[in-house]
Amino acid sequence: MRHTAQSALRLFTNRLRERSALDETQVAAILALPGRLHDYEPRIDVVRLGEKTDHACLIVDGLVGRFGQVIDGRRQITALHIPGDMCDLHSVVIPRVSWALQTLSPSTILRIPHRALRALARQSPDISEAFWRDCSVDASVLSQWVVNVGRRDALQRVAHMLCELAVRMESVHLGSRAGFRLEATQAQIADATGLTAVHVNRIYATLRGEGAVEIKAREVRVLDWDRLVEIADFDESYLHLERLRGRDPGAE
Amino acid sequence: MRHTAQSALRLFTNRLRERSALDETQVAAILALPGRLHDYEPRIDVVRLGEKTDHACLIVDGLVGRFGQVIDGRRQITALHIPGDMCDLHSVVIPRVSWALQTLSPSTILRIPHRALRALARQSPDISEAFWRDCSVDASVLSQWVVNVGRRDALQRVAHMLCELAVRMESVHLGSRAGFRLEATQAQIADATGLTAVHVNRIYATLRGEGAVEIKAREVRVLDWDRLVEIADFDESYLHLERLRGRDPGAE
DNA sequence: CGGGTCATTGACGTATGTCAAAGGCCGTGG
DNA sequence: CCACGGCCTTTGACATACGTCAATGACCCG
Repeated sequence: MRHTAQSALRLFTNRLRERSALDETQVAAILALPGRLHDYEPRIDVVRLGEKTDHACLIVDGLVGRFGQVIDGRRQITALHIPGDMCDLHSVVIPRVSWALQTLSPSTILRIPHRALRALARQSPDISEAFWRDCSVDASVLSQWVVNVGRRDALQRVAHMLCELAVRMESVHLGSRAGFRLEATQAQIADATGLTAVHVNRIYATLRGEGAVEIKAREVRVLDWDRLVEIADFDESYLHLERLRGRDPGAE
Repeated sequence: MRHTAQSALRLFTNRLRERSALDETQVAAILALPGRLHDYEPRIDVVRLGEKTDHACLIVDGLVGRFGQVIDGRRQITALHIPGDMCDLHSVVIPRVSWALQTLSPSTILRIPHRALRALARQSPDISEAFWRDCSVDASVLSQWVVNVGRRDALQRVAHMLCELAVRMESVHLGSRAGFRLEATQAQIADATGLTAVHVNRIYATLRGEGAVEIKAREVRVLDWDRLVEIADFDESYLHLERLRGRDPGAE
């Protein structure tokens, strides 16, 4: 799909409105944000480690990872970002970053100047709160990742990652919990789960053996969602995706 | 030290002003927040898992952990909070929490109604931004924990945790990187690092053997900070504690 | 003095890592 | 259209860091 800056921003307003009540004017203000679209090959650093940025990255298409650094060259992915995610919205308030952003698959990204985002936040308390909430959801996911990597065994970890991605992909209508495209190699899943590529491969085999999922090429097919959830000990509430019903979530 | 609500809030404004420029009026507005002080024994749930809260918790004294849940009873601490931390400030925008808050040592906490915090944020863009930034720093620490637990071995993990706590305790003038009180048992450090109590014990022994630290009773004495940092592969930039010098950090 | 929590230590088990080789898949260029 | 090279996946044999279990000792408080 060919994107314009505006259609890209629409993905972002959709994401925000999953959790925050925004009216027409506010949505329009966000859609009017300036930004430039960029296409990237896989394995390109979009933001380099330790850089000071002056723009935020809205993922429009593809899969992007946030990488932490360890001295000996091993890498840890601390977040996976799918279309609709403004993956470094927090850099608006902390411009010097302590991570790197790298494309995992061919991706297109809309770069939006901090200045514009910040101005918008300062001018509307509702938008400001929506941004704050979006960053807090990101943190909630990070907490869950700490639990995942810290206290679950390899099988649970990988299953949990698949569950999370399924639900998130479903929420942006790129597949469903019955199946979705997974543009990540086994080595990349390993970097996200704190495992090795070899072990991820064996876990995939186990999951197939359980009859829970089929993973072929870049496609995940979930054969038994309940089983997968059970294996993963997955509880999606941390994603905070319950649909708003016109109520004000801050006051919920 | 006996605290009043106001002296407790002073800890929080100090913390905010480490990273955000706030003027006198704004500080005064925060100091005027309502709130009630509570004392807790160790191992008390201050906020229960899955609860919907209507207040945020400012740690005034003691040590508090944020716990993630795993089905089989094993626990993972996803964040450690020291005095000055408003450990669930993000609950203002996400009131239904997906974690539990438990005291690790005798603690005193100021409970502040969401309503008041939210009103303040909506009325001042600077304060709103300071809150947003504070939550983003929290997320930055979480990222680092994912890296720690995902890609560092036990020795590095524990050393990293000690480095982080040393720097944070120093930043609130409760000790320094030469030594500080550590009100956590080995089992609790294990829950924070994704290890077992037995193994933490052995790692403590190794660190002592390296001549890097002495850990006695509830007291950590750092004998060789550079060595500890080297072992841990520690880079404190993720804590975002560089002092402001009157400049606006958003525009840095 | 006695009971509880915490720290320490040893013997042993195991999940996961490491190393290495082979096979599948796919795009590129001859 | 085939051959080649590159990346990814798969598999096996083996190594090891960390977990588990269990016992003992230290410390603290009632």
